[in-house]
Amino acid sequence: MKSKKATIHDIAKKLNITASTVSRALKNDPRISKATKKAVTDKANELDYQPNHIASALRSGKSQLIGVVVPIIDRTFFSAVIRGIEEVAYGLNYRVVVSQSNEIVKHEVSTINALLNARVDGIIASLGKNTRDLEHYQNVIDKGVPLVLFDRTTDDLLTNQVIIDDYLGGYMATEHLIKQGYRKIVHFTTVNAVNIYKERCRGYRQALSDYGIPFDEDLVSRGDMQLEDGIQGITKMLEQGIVFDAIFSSSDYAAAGAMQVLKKKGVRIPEDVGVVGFSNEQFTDLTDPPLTSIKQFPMEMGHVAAQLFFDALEHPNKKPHPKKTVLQPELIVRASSLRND
Amino acid sequence: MKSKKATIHDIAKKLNITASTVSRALKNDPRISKATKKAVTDKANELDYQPNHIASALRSGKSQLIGVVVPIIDRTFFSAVIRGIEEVAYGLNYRVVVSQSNEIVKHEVSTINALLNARVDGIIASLGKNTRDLEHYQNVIDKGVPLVLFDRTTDDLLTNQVIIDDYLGGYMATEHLIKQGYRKIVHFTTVNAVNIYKERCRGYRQALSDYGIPFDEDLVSRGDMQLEDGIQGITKMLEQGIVFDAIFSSSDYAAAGAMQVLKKKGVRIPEDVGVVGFSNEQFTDLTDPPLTSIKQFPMEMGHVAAQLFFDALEHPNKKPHPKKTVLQPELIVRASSLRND
DNA sequence: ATAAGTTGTGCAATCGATTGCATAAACTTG
DNA sequence: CAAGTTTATGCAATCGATTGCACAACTTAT
Repeated sequence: MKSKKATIHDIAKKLNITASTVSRALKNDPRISKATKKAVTDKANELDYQPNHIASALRSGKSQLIGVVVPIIDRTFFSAVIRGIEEVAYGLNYRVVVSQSNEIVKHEVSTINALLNARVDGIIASLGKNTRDLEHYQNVIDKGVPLVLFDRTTDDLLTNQVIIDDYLGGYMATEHLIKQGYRKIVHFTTVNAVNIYKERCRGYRQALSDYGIPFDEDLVSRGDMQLEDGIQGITKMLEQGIVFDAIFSSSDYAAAGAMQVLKKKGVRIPEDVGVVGFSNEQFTDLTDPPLTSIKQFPMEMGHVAAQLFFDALEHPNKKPHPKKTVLQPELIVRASSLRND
Repeated sequence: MKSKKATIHDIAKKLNITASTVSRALKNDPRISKATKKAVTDKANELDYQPNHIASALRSGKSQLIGVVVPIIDRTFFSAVIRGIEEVAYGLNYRVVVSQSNEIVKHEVSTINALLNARVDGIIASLGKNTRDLEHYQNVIDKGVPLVLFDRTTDDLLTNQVIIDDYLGGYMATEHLIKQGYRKIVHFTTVNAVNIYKERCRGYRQALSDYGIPFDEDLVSRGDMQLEDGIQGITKMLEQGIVFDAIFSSSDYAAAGAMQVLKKKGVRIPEDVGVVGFSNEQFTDLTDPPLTSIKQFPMEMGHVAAQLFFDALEHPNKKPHPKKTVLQPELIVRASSLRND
């Protein structure tokens, strides 16, 4: 069973024609006669011919690979985006190579370089939390390799982007709480200045302002957005005696952490405190009470990112205004913020 | 800024030597003099030479790619395994191509073929739920491409495997419930005959037997192990008036679903009913009460899988007894099963 | 019937790195 | 010092597909 793989030369030999003709026949080149094409494809099937992508990659300079770089793979959000990218890519006979930076800048740099090295045809990436220096991405652009950024992006690179309207998400979350009658709304956000969190915060402030509620810096807690940060953030507020009646957390994890603390203290959710998270993680259905959150449509984001990538691939040297696609988030109301007043 | 990439020929030309010498110098071939090696590496740095993997893949027949096939990427378990594989692979200068079958047999088949087609050096895979026919995997083996199966495996293929001791996991979970004083233990398992669920069930039955508790088929609920299946499974039992005081679910999701129903009915957890899940998903900390579960060490599983892969790579034609590595799971006790009696 | 165009294939170079074999130069050794 | 070794490098083919150019065989137009 270990027959060598058939090549176009094998096909050519059997048919007494040359490899070039076979190659053209398989690519449906108009210069080849119908009869020859049929003979070639028949013989190809007979020999179970599988084109060697590596050879054609070498010759054509195209690897049919897209490199995808994400901070971390085991978040519903990122893996769903990847799935979205894959769906589009596979349909166009491209493969996807996924790498994680694990939020470590050094990894991000080396992984980007490794991908360039592997001659991927382009890169789709989301920035790490701590990424300040963008040289490695600039390098990608300079080499003429198509680059698409999604979600955690930056405007400091002239390249295509897909983002969620995080501002709107923050606004919707906050407005929802206000309409439910909450007034003193805590906000969990990050210490670092990642675009998405800044935008969510901006939405929060705008909603407050629109409803005539003064912004209070004391109500803002800054952390790393993990479960633990939510626990500590809310604990500190309680200790400091800060009065609040709701939480809008830019992360579902931190929101869940805060809920745990509050419940342990006997604070009722949503009666005493309403809670809204962000991202609509899988577990938002499973907390008690279920957590209201902002849904982001990550699959669609993947689709769009891949689409932008293929667009860029088709117009290599043409670098007009990079496109920025903004997707709309959606508020998913669950019990954690539903006060029956 | 768009200078062509340097090749070994460029280096050779500049140094008045041939490409073969450059190639050997870079690979640290002992036949090349130290002086030449230094000159070559210096010049390589100067020109920012990056080896073209595609060219060497073509020549050597090695793509430096590992294909990984998983049923679904956005499960903590699978993404952690992938991360484990990546860690090992990257250290050895291999890249990982991840594909999802989405539990669809047709996708699994086509993705396997696509990977073979892309000339990956080997495949690491976990079977889809509904995969019965193993021809596509047999095909991989027949072509002499190293294959490692993990978690959802089969003994019908002569190839390396890494699995968790699911039997032990099932046993530990059940024994724990028994020791907490629960006697009538419901078990959630699958309809299909995937190895891991069968083993967990076997552990469940053995533990019952060891503690002198008769096995009762009425207490077994078979479904697809999603949240919804847990909801329906337990609802049906309640309707049928089946008496139980604990649940061991082979899936955290189904366990969470059951908890939701029980709480809504006013059943107290863990006082009235104890619950144990399986997989230690991220959300197990977040349910109310937190869910006791079986931890699987997926990163380590990834490490081992990659290790087995590289072993197989080094001994190509040598096919002795395929190795089967079994990892130990761990019981993580949380409030859902802690009855203070 | 001859010039001009069309059609279908073949030839050979190319992508970049690798490698078996050959060979020149330098070095040993009896 | 001749013969054998070792050392360092070059030559040229190879991996498999692609592609610009050439060209033979026909067809059409004048």
